[in-house]
Amino acid sequence: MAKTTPTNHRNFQGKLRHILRHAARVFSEKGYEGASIRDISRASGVSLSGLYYYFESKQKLLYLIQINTFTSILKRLERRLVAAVAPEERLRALVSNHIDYFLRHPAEMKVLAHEDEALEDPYRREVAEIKRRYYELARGIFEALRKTGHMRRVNPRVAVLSLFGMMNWIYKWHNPKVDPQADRLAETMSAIFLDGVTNGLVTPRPRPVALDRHAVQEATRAVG
Amino acid sequence: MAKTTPTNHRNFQGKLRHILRHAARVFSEKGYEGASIRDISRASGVSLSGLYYYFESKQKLLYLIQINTFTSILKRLERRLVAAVAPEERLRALVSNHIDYFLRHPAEMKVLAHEDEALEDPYRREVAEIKRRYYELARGIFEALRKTGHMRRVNPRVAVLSLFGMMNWIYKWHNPKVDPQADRLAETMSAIFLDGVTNGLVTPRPRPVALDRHAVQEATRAVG
DNA sequence: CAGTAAGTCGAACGTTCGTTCGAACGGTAA
DNA sequence: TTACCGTTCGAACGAACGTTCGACTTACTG
Repeated sequence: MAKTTPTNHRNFQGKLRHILRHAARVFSEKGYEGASIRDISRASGVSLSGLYYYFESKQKLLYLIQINTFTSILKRLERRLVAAVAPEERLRALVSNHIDYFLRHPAEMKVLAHEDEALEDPYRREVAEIKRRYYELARGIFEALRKTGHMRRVNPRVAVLSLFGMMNWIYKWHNPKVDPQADRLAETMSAIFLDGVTNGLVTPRPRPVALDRHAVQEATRAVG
Repeated sequence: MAKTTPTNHRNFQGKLRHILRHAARVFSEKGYEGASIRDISRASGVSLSGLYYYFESKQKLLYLIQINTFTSILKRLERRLVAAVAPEERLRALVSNHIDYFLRHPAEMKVLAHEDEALEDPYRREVAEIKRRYYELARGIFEALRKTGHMRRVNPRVAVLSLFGMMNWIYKWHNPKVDPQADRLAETMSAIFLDGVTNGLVTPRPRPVALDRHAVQEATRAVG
């Protein structure tokens, strides 16, 4: 099947991937609206009009980057999850997979995290649908974890989206030169999410009356 | 001094605030690059050229929104913190203040969180400087909390930035109709950050042996 | 009253944008 | 050779962009 990374310019798919890689970098640096097709032409070495042989519009280009990235990360996760049974193990696998992918494909993941609203409605729904599946998967793992009986009462939607917040915010601050690599990062965030920083040593926990009253209502919204 | 909110169109500052409010909404909906001055003209009811009497460029407009919002949230926090002494109490105050402000000024906070890179370098540094102060404040509280001795060993930079990730991601998913309001949200996120979702009830730190090669190496290590 | 300053805006400026189009290329098959 | 097909690109299109400018109105001062 596919080789490691070196894109093969000889066939259509190979050159398209080459363009997608450079386009993702440009979008991640200047933002979708801030980047021009001319920027992408310059970065990829393909002429302005030549690009349109490989995609039909700027929107479609963004769509291709997002859908490819999202499909890829979700596929990897599902592969990883077949080996994990215990809910906590599965959650750690999700975090590890997400962060590992994030640091390995920073441009693509930044575009995915940052430019979700730039996509318009024929394409937007399709990406949102994968996002929903990803969220539901995480949510399922969380619910399973809860059923082990060792969990405080927490609004599950808020909890899962907070976890995604921790992970997806990484692109705003992570500096490979000073910050931990994927393994440690995943370890730390899993630890914070599962046990917190104080590890229940101190707080007699203030008793909110009904923390998850709103948990009943759902409505599947985006992950982000 | 200043009234509650109703902007006074009669003086310069009042009308500028009026414009800033509408501009923040437009930026939050279409993105900085995606929004045109004409959009802001339409939204605010001020003519295209009339806007330039109140700010000198689109960049400056973004700068004004960001600096005002950031200064405001930081000032509120400092006011709140004088009453809080214990590190945990101070951290809860920070989370509560941040989220409360977020939900009360969603457009401005989205612009602050989402459009930080759109600002260019005369202005950018100035906003970055306030951001740094805000981060240092949070970091200081975290270090104080650590000194109480009831904390697991966690990379403090990663921990604090994870907390900000949880909070700043809110604008991507929060729906006032189905999600908790500020109090509950702050309560939940503080709880997750401090004690985690499992509250240390279960884990003697289960070590899945062969999840994959990377995870195993980190084995029982808590995290640095 | 005339004179000044603050505020407002229509019309236009030069530039850049996404996209199109037709001509040209290289390789293969007859 | 001619014919074809996948690929490439220079040049141009109209539209939209941020910004400017000068004329105009309004409100206050003397």
